[in-house]
Amino acid sequence: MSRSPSPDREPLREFLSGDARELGPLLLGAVLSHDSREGRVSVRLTEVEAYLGPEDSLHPDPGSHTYRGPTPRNAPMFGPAGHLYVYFTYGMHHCTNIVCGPEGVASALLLRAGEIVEGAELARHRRPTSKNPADLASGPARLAKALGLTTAYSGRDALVPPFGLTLPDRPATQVSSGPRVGVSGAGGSEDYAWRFWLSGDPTVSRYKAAKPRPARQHLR
DNA sequence: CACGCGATTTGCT
DNA sequence: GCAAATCGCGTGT
Repeated sequence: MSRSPSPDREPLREFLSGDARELGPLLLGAVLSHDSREGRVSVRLTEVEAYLGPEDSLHPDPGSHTYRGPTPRNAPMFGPAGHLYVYFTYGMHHCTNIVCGPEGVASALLLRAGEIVEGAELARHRRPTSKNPADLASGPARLAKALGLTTAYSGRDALVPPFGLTLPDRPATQVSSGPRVGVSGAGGSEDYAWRFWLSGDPTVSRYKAAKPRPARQHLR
């Protein structure tokens, strides 16, 4: 019997078991793939946003879905790193997270934008309203749509087929950071500059990208 | 059990 | 520049 070679994913999973705020910049440039019956779409991540759980009392995160503890919906965020947390919002949109932190700790990165590097045709089919290729995944709900992700995939392991995650050869050097988008209250303030994006990348979501500032300016 | 709102996108003004 | 579309979840009665 031929045994299909399966890559050792545990080093990557352990890497992802770190703090989402530190992993955010390091995941920029990583490629997430999803194979479906329709074909394969791969996205190179250009914008992510960190969310924490109730464990971190130093940084209460009322903007996080896990702020009030585990629920059936947010359960994957408390699970092992490298899994997906997909949620439904505004009655019509899906958004995708990659779970970070050790099991039991609700840390995750919301995938806010990316560049389609494989399966652009299928991505266009899933997002017919997008005319510009750079807009295929320039927003969290757009990215989820382009990858064909719904809540049905929440909790699935992003490191195992039909998914796949590959880190960039080298960490990105030109990274910007800023306040999170759509989060009200303290969690959205300047003190929580947990949104990271590749500086000047055309696929970064338009919403607040107009006023980019170097990550440096946020370090006191 | 009823109510209010959101980690958004799109299209029209 | 702004409002509509639409429903699961958390909160409060």
